[in-house]
Amino acid sequence: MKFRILDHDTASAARRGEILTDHGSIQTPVFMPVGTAGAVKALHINDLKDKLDAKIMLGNTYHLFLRPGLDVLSAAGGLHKFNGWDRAILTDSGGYQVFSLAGTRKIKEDGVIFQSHIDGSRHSFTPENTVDTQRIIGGDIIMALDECTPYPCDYDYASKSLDLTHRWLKRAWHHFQNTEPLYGHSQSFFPIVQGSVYGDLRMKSAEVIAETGAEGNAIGGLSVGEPAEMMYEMTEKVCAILPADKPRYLMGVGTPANLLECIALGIDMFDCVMPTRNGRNGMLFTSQGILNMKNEKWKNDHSPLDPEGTSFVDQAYSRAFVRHLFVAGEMLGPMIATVHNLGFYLNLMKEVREKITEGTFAGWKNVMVTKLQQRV
RNA sequence: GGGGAGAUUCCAGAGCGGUUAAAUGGGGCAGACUGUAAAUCUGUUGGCGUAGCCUUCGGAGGUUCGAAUCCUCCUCUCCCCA
Repeated sequence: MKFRILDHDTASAARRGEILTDHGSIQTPVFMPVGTAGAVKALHINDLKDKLDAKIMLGNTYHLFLRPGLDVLSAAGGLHKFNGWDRAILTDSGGYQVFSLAGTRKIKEDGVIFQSHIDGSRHSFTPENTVDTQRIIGGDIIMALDECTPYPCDYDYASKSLDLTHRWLKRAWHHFQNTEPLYGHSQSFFPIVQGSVYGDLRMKSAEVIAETGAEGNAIGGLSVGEPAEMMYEMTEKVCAILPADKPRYLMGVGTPANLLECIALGIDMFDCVMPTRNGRNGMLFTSQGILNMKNEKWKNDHSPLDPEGTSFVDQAYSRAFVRHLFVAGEMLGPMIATVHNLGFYLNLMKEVREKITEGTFAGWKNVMVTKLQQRV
């Protein structure tokens, strides 16, 4: 993987860059659609590629490990061959599941013992075996196993958890450097900053992560329920320490406004289930703001889904029709919403890149943040 | 023509003397969702001046301190036999 910065914004820490992987180049800032189980829900892989022109998608180690399992992925020759996506893939380590499946897991020094949400079977994730698993899945970028702490989280717990995440990182990094990719393309390893909402812990973590010398760095444990201002504050502190010549990836963020604010702080990469999940549940992010497609007010609104939208569904379908699909429980509704929302996010990132190159990003961002948060 | 069953809040359908503005499901309306246990979950759904009051369980009477619940008649549905 190679990263180079092409332009800097004049009035913020935003930058435009390019990541080169063996599965193509990625313009940053980038939003990466989440395809947990190897597929973006309600979306064809071909639409993700040809219609939306996404350059990278996510997969999840925990989910793919449980289903279809490593034997199948290995026999397929990795996830790229298995799902037919020939562009870049980033896999999460399962660290988020340490957080989201809190009821069915146990954290130990060695790693995490999980109970499968599918059949209750017990499995153990360690810093080492999650690297191995991600070698088998074959993502272009793979993540360190971390503990994503909840919010709120007391200082003592956050501090101890952070130390564990750092010890895990040391082991994972060592293992990563002593193992090889399996399918002929290179893989990059990203460590993850933790530290909850405590500035000193975040800064300490950022230093540890920066020292690792990985090709890119991630920030985790944010957007788990804390106020947005707190998230921005932590992001800003961390970005000041993480190396400027490497991509910074803010995990699990966020709303369109979140993205713009964090880009201004120096973030290059994002992923989030929001455009896909909320889309399936009827929430559309549009150039006019946020709208709930299920609301009665769209019943007879026969205007385009998003008059300023750039994806193919935006002019092709009316709000009235899409509302009808949601109300009737037709699966085409979630499918259209998914295309629209991802199209909106991806196009927003394209605009961001143009504004950074023009040097007008910061001012434009402030106008957009207000606009995009409005309820339509 | 004979015999039987039943009419409940938008719908279906409980309730069978007070704890019932009335279970439950559906539908409607609204909300939530941030490294996906999610095509999911939650709230709400007679009216109003909402710690209270008013109107409501086919219609009209009646019994009772009190009726969606018991009695009488009426109207209308459905099923079986001829």
